[in-house]
Amino acid sequence: MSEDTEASPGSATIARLRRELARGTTELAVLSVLGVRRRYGYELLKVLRETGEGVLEVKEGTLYPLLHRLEDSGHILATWEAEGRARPRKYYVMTAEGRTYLAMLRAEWSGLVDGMRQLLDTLGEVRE
Amino acid sequence: MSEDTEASPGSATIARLRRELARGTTELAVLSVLGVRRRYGYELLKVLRETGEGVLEVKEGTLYPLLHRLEDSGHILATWEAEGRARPRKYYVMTAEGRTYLAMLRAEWSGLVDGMRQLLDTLGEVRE
DNA sequence: CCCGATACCTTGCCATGCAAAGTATCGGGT
DNA sequence: ACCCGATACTTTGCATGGCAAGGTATCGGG
Repeated sequence: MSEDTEASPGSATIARLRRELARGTTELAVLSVLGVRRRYGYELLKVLRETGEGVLEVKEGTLYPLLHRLEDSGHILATWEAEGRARPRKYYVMTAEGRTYLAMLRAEWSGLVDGMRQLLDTLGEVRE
Repeated sequence: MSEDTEASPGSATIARLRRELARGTTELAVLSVLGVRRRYGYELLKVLRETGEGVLEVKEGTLYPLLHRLEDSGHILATWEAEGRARPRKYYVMTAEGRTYLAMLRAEWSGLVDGMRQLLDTLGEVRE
């Protein structure tokens, strides 16, 4: 866990780099997971961290506000549930609008990926 | 005074969606193009719009500040050139640091793409 | 003479990510 | 008994990039 402090100012520390690249991606990831079945926040946190080879290091400060936004916009629905005597959990399920939105997100994502691949491939050939 | 204002609250207008997803991507695209050979700003604008099936709708207000940032951080170098009597152009070339940085960016990007694919594929199987 | 294309620049707002810090409970180790 | 880490959710405040919008300036056509 020895994380050096990377003093140099211009250094993006990779972290910023990754952050900016992955921007917006979390929303797609969360909705995709919820698309399969309902989950509660903390569970999502773990699922997302374990899947995709840890590329998506979702933070609490990112996930919870995101869930609230998705709820406000009607893409997901929340319900508190207290199973047994454990900490009450807030379960989220997708709405019909959420599924439509997810489909759009997926389309946008694959479009972006394709576009970038074309761009990078074309440049790789260095033709012209 | 047009009162359209897109009343519906949740409507992301696709544009915002695309914007957030593509965040950070522009930097990779720009550096990739400059990695092949030098270009001037306005030229980059056109190249980026024509390549990748127009997925990357780079705006002036995005490109120019980005170029300045990349210059400030030493990833690219700028030189004004007045060919003939035309508008003077600001040409950009990559530096050694820029190439190293580009390699990192490329790695991050493909890592993200792979991770997302795995995540989406896994969910597609709905196993468990 | 006006307009569109070329070519560059800047201000100001918006949205997201997240470090950090807070609340509260449960179970295990010492 | 007590502390600590894990569970579970929340919030404030800063940083950053995208970009609409508005500028400057020149050149060539209609």
